[in-house]
Amino acid sequence: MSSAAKTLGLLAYFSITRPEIGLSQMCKLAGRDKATTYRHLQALEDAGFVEQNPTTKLYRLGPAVLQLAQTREVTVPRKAGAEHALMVLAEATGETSHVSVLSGSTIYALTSCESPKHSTRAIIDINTFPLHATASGLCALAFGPPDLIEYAINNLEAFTATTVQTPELLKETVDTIRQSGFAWSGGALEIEVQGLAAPIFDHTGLLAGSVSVASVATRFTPDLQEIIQRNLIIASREITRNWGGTIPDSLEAKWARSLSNTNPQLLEFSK
Amino acid sequence: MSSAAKTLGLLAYFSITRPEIGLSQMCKLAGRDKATTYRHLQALEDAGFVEQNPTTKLYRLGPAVLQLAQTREVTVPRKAGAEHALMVLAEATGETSHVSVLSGSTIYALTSCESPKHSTRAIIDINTFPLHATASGLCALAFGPPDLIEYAINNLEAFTATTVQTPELLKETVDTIRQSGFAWSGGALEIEVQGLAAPIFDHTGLLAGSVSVASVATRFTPDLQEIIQRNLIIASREITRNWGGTIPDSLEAKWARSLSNTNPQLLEFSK
DNA sequence: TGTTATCGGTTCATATATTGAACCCTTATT
DNA sequence: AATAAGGGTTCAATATATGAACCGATAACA
Repeated sequence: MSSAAKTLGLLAYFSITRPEIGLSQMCKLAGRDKATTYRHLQALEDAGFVEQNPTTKLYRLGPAVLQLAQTREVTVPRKAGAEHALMVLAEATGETSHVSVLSGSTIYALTSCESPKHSTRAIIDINTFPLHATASGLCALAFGPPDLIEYAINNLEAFTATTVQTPELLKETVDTIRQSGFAWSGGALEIEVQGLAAPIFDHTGLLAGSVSVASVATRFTPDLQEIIQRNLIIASREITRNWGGTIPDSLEAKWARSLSNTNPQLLEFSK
Repeated sequence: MSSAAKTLGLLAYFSITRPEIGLSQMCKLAGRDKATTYRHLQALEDAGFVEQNPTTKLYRLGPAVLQLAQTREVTVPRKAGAEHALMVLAEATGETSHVSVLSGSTIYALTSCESPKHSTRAIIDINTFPLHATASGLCALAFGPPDLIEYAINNLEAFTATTVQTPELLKETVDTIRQSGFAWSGGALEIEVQGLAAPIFDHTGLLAGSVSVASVATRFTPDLQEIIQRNLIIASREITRNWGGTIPDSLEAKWARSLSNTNPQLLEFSK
């Protein structure tokens, strides 16, 4: 592992629930020596990625990240192009909704929206979504680059008793998703949490990310599932358009087929 | 120089005007070997800080920076606390206004606001402000940590013919600023651009950043200067309050003295 | 008030990770 | 068909990262 990678890795320990970290705590978190960790933090500080709270000596994220984020969002305005659709999706389903982006072999959480409808909500407080254990991840496997599945097979971490554990079952699952046009994942990351996702495409015509809805097992009825699927289609279309892409006709056909047995004209109407 | 520092340094080459950079161009920009640069970019890509445009192979900033920025802004909500005051400042002066933050020995541009009043505007498209050649930088030297001036003296880069070049002149300039409560810099970074700045403080009681107005030489009359100064005071007070700090009484006194010869009651009124 | 533990920061010999010239492969240009 | 330019890779040479031990300050404690 390169020293640069280790240095960059330190940044991932900062979060909203843990916004400031001292040298000793960072050593424990990163599992590395104090001198090493100190030098890494120095490098980050020199570059403006962290700064020290002058009174407590604790480290926190620095101002440089704001500029990078600004540049990124101006260059690739993904977040802004997803927010409206995500709000509508959360509103229509009454469930927490997420948009994630695929970068390399990793699914990054981009933004999320909670619905106030229920007091029990599926809160996913992670930065990256495992490919094999989330609806968003499975969606990327089904509609994303073909080599992604190899990567996933080599990282089949077991989060719960129902997490997919064999390459065969993973491939089977992905095949089912390809046919239905929706990814489903139930209790594979956290027991009780049910996820449904649809792919998002950009101007390259390739998968750029996923939009998903996370619900809780106790209220995940067939009725709710259908509502979620219909609204995922709407959200996926809108975000895909905002990101400069188009939904492949073959996928639209799969969606139509998936929902045709219930109420086909609703689907057409929403197009 | 550590390899981590070199790696992090690559990120600074991305900007709104140069959002995507190929391997070769990055080598030229960074002045380093292709193999080295490639590995650095790989490390950044693994961490999600850059991603490759799949069609052109060009590198651009990745999604990880968005999450860091979100965490930073939740932790230290500087940007949100500056935006309103900045808009008012741009509106009142008819000039482009900036807020910058001091982190370590560097002044980072946080956010800016352009006024539509004039078609010629001072556009400052840089991420970090030189300490000795901008009003914001001089402001930090005058009201920030004492050791900053040593750092500035060792980095007296000459941008124009009028950039301060000697330690003596720099110290003299800083002294003047300390007495007036306002920093002024004319044509030191870019000829034609005139800047005026006031300090911002946070909850630690130390200087946290500067608020500044950039105008163009041709319309920088004494009248405009007074308008800018009055509105800088208002902006500095508001942002300082939002950042959890207070303006030192001694500074308020200096501001009052600086403007007393013209129209003292206006100052009191705006307090 | 003296003792101990914790924390941020520093040093230096050791050894490991970084470096860059040269190389390959593909694509675009002439 | 030859050439140039860009992305990506290899391997010996060596510059750079590492961590045990140490320092000084502060806070907890008896």
